[in-house]
Amino acid sequence: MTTPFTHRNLPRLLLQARESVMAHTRPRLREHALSDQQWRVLRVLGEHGVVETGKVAREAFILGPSLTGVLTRMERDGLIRRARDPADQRRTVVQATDKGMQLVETLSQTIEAHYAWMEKALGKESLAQLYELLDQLIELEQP
Amino acid sequence: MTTPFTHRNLPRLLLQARESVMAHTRPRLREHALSDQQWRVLRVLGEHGVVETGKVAREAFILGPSLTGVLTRMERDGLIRRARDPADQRRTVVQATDKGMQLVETLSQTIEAHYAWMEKALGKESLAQLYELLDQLIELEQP
DNA sequence: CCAATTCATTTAACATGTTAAACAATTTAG
DNA sequence: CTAAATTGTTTAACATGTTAAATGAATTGG
Repeated sequence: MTTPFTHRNLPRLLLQARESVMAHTRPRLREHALSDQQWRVLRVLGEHGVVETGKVAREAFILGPSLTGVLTRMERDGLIRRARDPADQRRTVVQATDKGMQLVETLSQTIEAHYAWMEKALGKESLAQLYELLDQLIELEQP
Repeated sequence: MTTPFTHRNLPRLLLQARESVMAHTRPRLREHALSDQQWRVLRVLGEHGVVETGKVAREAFILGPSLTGVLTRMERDGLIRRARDPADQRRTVVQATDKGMQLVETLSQTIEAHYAWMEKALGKESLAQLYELLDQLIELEQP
């Protein structure tokens, strides 16, 4: 039987590329006992301050039900605080604690250094081109 | 406080791009009650026939312990068969059943059509360039 | 004003991801 | 030839992903 696939495996390639990038960052996260997801949440909180969980979910690309557990553990570990939005009791708002903010400060420097290194290794233009192509791919209408 | 991030979020961008591609394929998989991972396994078996699980794990980009469960459920659902490698009793070899092969045939056509569509929408050269950039990113030595 | 919707989040149930440890079969060193 | 190390896979424990359903709060149509 002939192999029915004539193209590259794009989802796998994207997954592998992501792992390749994270292979650098992950050990730094683990040194501070952070999971990938916890770091994504902290990054959002570092950028936006007090955020409702719906926005955290969108920005950190985590589904609601997963986020519930992630936030529970982050609260347990003293990284964030949760509170009901007084204006709309359905909403929960989140913010980083001092401890959480500290980690954002520290780790963002490590990560920026990584980008600088990637720019040097890959070329600034290539990296920009990669961003551009990924944006295009994301914006494709589903047929 | 100033936002400490000056670059795009590459891991998130890659994750999002992957989701964007899978958004097209996933409904076709679900119609046949396949998870993403089960499809990755079937694809490997369609390409290589009888494969030891170590190779399945590498090719399908699934960690060993996850693969154990995935294969158990695929066997339960009649998609694959497992057997001990007689030459080396440590190894387990896997192959698709007729039912599994049937799915590979059917779904590979859907997926090839999707690639054809992406080539048209994005441009064949852009897609090739994306492959190239992802390959480069993957092959970067970790500093 | 209130019953019916809608909206934001959580719970539930199961599949997968992740790391460390266990286990069994094979290989290697002495 | 055998004790020790190595290899391939699984088990265990916990975190996350995924879909559907439940819960509780706000909005809306009559």
